[in-house]
Amino acid sequence: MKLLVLDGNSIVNRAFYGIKLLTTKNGDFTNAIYGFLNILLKLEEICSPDGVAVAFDMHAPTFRHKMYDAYKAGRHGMPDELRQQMPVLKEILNDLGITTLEQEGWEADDILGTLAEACRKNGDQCFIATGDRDSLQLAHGGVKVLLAHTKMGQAVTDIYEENAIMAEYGVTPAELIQVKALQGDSSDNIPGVAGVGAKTALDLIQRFHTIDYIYENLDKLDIKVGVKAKLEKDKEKAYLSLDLGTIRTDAPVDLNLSDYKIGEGNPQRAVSQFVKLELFSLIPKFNLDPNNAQPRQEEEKARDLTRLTCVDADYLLDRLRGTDAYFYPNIVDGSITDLYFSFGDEIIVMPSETPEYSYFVRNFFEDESIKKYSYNTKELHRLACKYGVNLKNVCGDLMLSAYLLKPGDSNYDIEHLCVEYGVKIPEFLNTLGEKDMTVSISAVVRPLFEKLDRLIDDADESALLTEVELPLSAVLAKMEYAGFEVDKEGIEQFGKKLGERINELTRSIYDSVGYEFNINSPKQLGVALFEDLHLPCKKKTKTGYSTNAEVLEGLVGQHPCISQILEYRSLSKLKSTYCDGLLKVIESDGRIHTRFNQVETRTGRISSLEPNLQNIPIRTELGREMRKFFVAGKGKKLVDADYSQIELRVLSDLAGDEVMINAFNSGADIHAITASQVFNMPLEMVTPQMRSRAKAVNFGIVYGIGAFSLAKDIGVSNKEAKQYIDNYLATYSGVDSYMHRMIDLAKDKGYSETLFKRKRYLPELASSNHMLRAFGERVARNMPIQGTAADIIKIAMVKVDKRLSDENMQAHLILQVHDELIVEAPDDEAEKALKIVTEEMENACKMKVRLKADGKVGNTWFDAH
DNA sequence: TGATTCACG
DNA sequence: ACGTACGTGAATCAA
Repeated sequence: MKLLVLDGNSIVNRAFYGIKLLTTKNGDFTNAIYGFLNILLKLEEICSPDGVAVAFDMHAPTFRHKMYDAYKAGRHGMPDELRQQMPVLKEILNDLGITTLEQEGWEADDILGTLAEACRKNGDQCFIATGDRDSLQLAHGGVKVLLAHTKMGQAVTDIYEENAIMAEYGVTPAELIQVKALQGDSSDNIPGVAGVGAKTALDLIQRFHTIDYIYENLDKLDIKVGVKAKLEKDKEKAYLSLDLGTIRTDAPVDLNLSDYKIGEGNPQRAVSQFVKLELFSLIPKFNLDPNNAQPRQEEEKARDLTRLTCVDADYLLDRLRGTDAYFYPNIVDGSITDLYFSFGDEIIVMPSETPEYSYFVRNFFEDESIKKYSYNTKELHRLACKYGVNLKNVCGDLMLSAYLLKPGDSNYDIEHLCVEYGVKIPEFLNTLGEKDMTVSISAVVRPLFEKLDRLIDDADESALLTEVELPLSAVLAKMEYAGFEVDKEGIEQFGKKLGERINELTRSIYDSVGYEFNINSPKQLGVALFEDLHLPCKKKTKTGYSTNAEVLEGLVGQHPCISQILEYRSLSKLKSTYCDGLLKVIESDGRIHTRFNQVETRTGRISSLEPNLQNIPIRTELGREMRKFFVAGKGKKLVDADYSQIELRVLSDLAGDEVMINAFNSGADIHAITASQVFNMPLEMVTPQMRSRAKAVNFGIVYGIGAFSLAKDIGVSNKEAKQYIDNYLATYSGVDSYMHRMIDLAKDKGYSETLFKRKRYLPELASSNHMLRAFGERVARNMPIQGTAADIIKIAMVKVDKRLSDENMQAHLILQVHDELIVEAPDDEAEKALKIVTEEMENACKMKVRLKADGKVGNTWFDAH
């Protein structure tokens, strides 16, 4: 028998502090669990045990005060981020069939000692895994200690057996504790003998072996007079220390070692846990089956699938007419293929290869008598665009519901949803008698809806779902399908021009630095600037010197290469990301079809990817040139409208701050008014500098500002920045009290929410970590503002889309950039479209301030914005 | 894969 | 004592 026993608390601490804080997208911490299980796997590999036990302390150590890393770092108790992970880790261990041990009033190492002793007596082998050197005293006979520690930043495990300890210390493992009793250990609250240090203690025990022997023969022994006196004086402390430091071997634990063999556990639950914690890599490492996430009842037999390969489309349509259709669209390589309809136990497939597919899609999608409940409806709407039909009467989308319920999650796969919401995935067979996951998933669509709908209702988010997100998915699909026309030759020429200038810059940078290196490598650049050119380094990153634009700007003038590098940076960004990047994604129709992600951001904004059209340059003159290549199609115009100060307007409404509301309603320049109010002077006296500072404060307030960052941003002293903020909050006292209310509310409810009830959960607010909690508080202030603004423009998009189609216009939305909408319209519709867009944006919802949108018509994005 | 940098609102 | 404004996506380097 070979037994592996882990000191759970010690190892979990190693794991926690050794790995940076990992969380699921939802905010649950997982780093200690992840680290612990990886260490466990490694230990099993090292010693291939027949049985494993993990011992935990029952309470925070008190009497015999073990010091873990956390205490040594001056912190008290176990940090919350770790504490939360402990019960989950224990559950997972049990699910993996591994025995965990804890005993009221006993510490983990006593349990270790007891099991080690039992093994030794039986002649069995025992491996003790811990990070605590005290356990070395247990190495004896067949007992070996696997000591985890950190050597030069690397986690290493050393194996200690009796002989190795003798060789290293010159005493037996058991004698180590005698040494410590004399020497003491302040971090463990072991007093020892005052004035006796490591050297003396080791020497004494090497020669005389035990404290007992030393005290019994103190007179006769060859010990220096001074040391003798000290021993004499602290005799009581020496024995107390011996008692404190001795690991006990009589803990009340199961000594039948075969009981520690790894059991069956509950593999389904283990998989579910790993999925929930997003620790996917651990699933294969523990030889688990990833498809086995759900507890399956043994008696439940796999059901036969009614798979209609020769589908009679009319038959299926007949069955669907006038009903609620629950179906799942299988997506392969980003586009929809087969449709799986669930009728209770029966699943009917509409395969994409059948000739009737297109006939079916047209008739099914357009049939308003069928309520559609599905998954990822934006893709369905895009399919409809492809077939030139409308997908009508969409009543539910699992992905959107799941997003509203947990906007922080990274994965809304149906399998994940099943685990998350406790829905069992039944097993289905396809016509070949094989298990077919896609079919099983489609069977689960309806039960998931039943769960999610209820939760959406509880969260009061039904209106947001059905009046905003669901209709929006159709709008986004049409926008993706439409795409944005670009001037390919224009981009190519621009890129070429940039390339030439980049080459020039590269050469002169090499010249002025004195050698060639990779300017794109922050590491090499850092060495060049701060070591070879000896420029002063003010800021560092985790990995080395910081070389960002802010740092470089501080060095301008100190060396000719600096401004060249800055120019190089901005040009190569323009070329690689915007010229080369965009050229790669122009499709055969000469247009760029971005994809909008409706379920990504925690605040409710949409994001744009492949390519991202929401970050096309505008702030610099050269970058803005890019926008000249985003053009209207032939015979068309671009209509561009953007909200003026939407976030500040939202803030004034949410806070109900009369002063700010009046400022907006006066119609004047808000930053200037802010400046005059905060600096207490007439509007005409406000200088451009004052306005710009007020503007920075306005922005900062929305983000949950601190004086430090404001000071850095506008280049004033910390004290002055604080004064600005104080003045601001005194002027807009409604904003001040609103911000406090938001934090209290979020702490109370555990989430913050927008005007339209969109929620974001903030576990950070309960963290014991200062930084994390402060972050949570900033988010609690920012999310309702950014989120409400996001809700409003979404509503505007739905309304704009509806108006344009109700008026039978060709004009259609093609892009959204958070507070800006772009419509492509035939020349003769442009002015009308402009009116519609600005009108619908301004009237998207009723607020205490008027929403203002400014718009323009042009041939390119550059002109229209 | 993570870190750094930088483009946008 | 701590580190320092919210929300994204893409390119690049280094391990």
